[in-house]
Amino acid sequence: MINLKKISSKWQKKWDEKKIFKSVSGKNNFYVLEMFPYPSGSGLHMGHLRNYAIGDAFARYKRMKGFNVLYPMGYDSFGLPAENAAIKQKVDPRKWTENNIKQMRKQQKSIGLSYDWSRELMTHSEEYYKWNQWIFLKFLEKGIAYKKEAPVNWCPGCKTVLANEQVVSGKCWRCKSQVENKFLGQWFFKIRDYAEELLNGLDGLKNWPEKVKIMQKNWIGRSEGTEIEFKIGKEKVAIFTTRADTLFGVTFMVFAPEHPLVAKWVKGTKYEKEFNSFLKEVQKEDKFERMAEGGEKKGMFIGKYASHPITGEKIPLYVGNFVVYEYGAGAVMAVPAHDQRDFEFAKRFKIPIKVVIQPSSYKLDVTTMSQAYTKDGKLVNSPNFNGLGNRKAIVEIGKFLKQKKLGKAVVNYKLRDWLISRQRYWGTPIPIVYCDKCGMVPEKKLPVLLPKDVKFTGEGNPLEDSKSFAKCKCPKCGGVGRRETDTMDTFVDSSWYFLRYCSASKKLPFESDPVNKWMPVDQYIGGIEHACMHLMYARFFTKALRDLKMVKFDEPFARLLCQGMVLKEGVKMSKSLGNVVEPEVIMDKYGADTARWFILFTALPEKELEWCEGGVDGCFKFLNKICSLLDEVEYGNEMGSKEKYLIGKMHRTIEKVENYLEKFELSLAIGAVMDLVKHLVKYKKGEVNKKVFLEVVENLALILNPFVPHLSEELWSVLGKKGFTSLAKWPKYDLKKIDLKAEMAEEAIGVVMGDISTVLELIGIKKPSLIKLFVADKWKYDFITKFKKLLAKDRNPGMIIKGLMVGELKKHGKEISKLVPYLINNSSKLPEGKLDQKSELTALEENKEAIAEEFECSVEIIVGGLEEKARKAMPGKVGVLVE
RNA sequence: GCGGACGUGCCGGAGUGGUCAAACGGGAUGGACUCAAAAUCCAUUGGCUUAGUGCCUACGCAGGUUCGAACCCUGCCGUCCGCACCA
Repeated sequence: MINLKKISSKWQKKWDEKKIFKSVSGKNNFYVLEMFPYPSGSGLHMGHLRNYAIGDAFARYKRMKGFNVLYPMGYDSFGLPAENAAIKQKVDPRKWTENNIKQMRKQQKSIGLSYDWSRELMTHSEEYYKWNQWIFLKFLEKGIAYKKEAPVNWCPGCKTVLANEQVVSGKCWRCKSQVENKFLGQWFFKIRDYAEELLNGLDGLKNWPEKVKIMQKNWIGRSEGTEIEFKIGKEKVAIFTTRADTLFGVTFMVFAPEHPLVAKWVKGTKYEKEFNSFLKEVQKEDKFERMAEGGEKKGMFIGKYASHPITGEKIPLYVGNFVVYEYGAGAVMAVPAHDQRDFEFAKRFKIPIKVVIQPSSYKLDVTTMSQAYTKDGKLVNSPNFNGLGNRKAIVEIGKFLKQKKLGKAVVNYKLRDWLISRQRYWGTPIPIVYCDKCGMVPEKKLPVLLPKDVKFTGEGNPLEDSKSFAKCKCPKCGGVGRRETDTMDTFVDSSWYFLRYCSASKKLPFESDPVNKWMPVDQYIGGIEHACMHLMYARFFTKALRDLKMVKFDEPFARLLCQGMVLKEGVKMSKSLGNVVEPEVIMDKYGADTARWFILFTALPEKELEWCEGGVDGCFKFLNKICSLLDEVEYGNEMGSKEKYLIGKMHRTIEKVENYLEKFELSLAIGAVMDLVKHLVKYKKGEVNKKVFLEVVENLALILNPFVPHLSEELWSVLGKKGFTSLAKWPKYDLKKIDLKAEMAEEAIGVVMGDISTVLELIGIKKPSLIKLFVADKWKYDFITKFKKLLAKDRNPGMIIKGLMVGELKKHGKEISKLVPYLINNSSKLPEGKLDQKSELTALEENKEAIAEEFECSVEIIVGGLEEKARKAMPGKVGVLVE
């Protein structure tokens, strides 16, 4: 009896000693990667365990399949929690982080994951973040990185700015504080320049979940429209609209309060005071409330007018809380009759409403309208365009504007540039020096190290107070310089770490050659929460690095799997809810294999996993059955149908497990293994054919490796085998070794297709006592539904039921099965012309005698159906059988 | 508002046109073993039942397509998730 709990550390040690998972680039490269973890203080949680169990199973399977697998692990170790710990617990963030990593690594090792630990990386190490800085400077050179004053999301909890992607429902994605608006000088990456490519690239990602692609698509938010120039005094403002057809309905314009032109215009006017308090109010308003649809429309007139580009009419200018500064021009032309927001705004400020689109079924009346009309219709009140369908009008008006040089067709994106500066300590310093003489100078001497003379007070950025850091020499003139104190968003670190695993160069972030050999990642696994963050950034980085000629591919991750959450009683396991089950507790109680087995078996990887202690216990019991498989066996040499059946079962199981693994249906793969074990246990109860039994157990040991590697190795060694199953070849299945007759005898039902002679040959029956011919009859289809029951009835030895599903075949336009040609060849009494169900039935009836004579048995004709499914299960075979 | 996913037995969950009263697992009940329990094994686990290779009702609800639907289509209800005043 194998002791499940005791074998884990034994094999982990052996794997470690022999360094069997060290990967070297060669032929058949295959890169399996899980999203690397943040080393938090609470260590590994169930989500991690699930993530790694899935990835490891796949990596192990691919390795056994003969692939040269790269399967590394590392730590995303820069980030706020470390700094917060430093503030709260007065610990050095580096120490705190490194302790956590130590802890986490230990936990990971105890699961028996087959990582190549020699490639481990930590993003907070100098040799890693040096290259963040190096890439930053390359981006700066290329114009991908830039600094600008911008309204930003400020998280008062984290005391730093956030990227758009990190604001969830108006709150900080990490600490859930309400995000505030601020206007600050910040560093950005021009991800927007790649918007079109990021969008189009999604189509090529055939093996990504649709859901993630849709989320990214929505996030990029491409929309086609028209840019229209409005003259405002001496200025020209080109606004963006998707509804150029409503141009003649414009009765006012609304600017975002942050728009710099607005401040300029109101300066020194009677509107200045009111505007300033309005701006303050809007900025204080929390972003989510401000943006939410149906939110209160606030605004004010700013005493300026624009002139309509075509009619020259005077158009009053307003500022409004609903206009987003960063999108389009930060200003809109307002058409209250045909836009709900504009309508509400116009009602509130008593601005005229002008209908320019009329629906066909009724007539819009400004005095009675209670909401904007946003559907299709024909243009009215639009000189030269009246009567035109509005969709056509968009094109026509666009053409007209272009001709007059007043506008053009443009494409707009919701995606904003990626704000990467963070006003915090525990991140990669941005390698820039400000000098009064030279301005902004890149620091070429890398790395710019994080200083140690800092205090964590929780107030402000510690880097600003560091004497050794903030003050420095200008790299250009040698004069006094000021160092940039912003650090980089940690998502910069994770945007290229998968490249560094391929080649941890000392001269470059990575060497192109090995990277091009391993990349793209063949299988990436992680949570869906990164759909619009990490996964978008990494795609952007890859494209940017490609443009820097550092890599030769466009997409970093060929195939993506987003694993589902781990739930307890229907809700996500989380500390705040107190429903956390610690992986370590489970590992201690049952051992690593049980934990892995349970987590892989209970739900398909993409689905949510409901944690249930009873289920874990069940898995433990089941694995123990495997453990005692080799105990007290009574060996003999019998070679009957049971033995043949078992061999067949084994081949079928290997085939199934392989197919399921390829499709990532791990729970079904385990189900198939369990089925085999069940048969083995059953078989073992009688006298056992040693050769057959051991062959099956050997193969079982091999196919267990991806799921329960320790048990797999142990079983292998108990069998007296040499080497590791982890390095062994995946067994080859051979469906020819399946003895159909034995299978039918053991399972009572099998499925065979062919003409009658073929069927007889396949099942090894020379003289059947009865042949039943199945015909689906349109006029007697109630029989069809009882097909299964008929089957169950006819379990008499030597009897064949041949099925034929006429309706199905007819639908697919196929010829009417092999049975009919057989009959045609053997009958002179067949009807002329086309065969339909009815004539087939007649034909069968007429040929009943002939068949009976040929096979020397009685023949019955049954009206019933036949399963397409059966054909799928055993391609090229259909029919049915019996004991 | 827009977009997406899902709704199957006591529970977790397979199945996505015909071997379906529904894989696999958990739980429950009965039985075997035992002084007893754990473990293990066997049986039962939609209803009715003259117990039969029997009948009826079931895969959120209501329709439709089909010889045939848990599976395809339409509408509705419910749950969950993502985006959200994007002009």
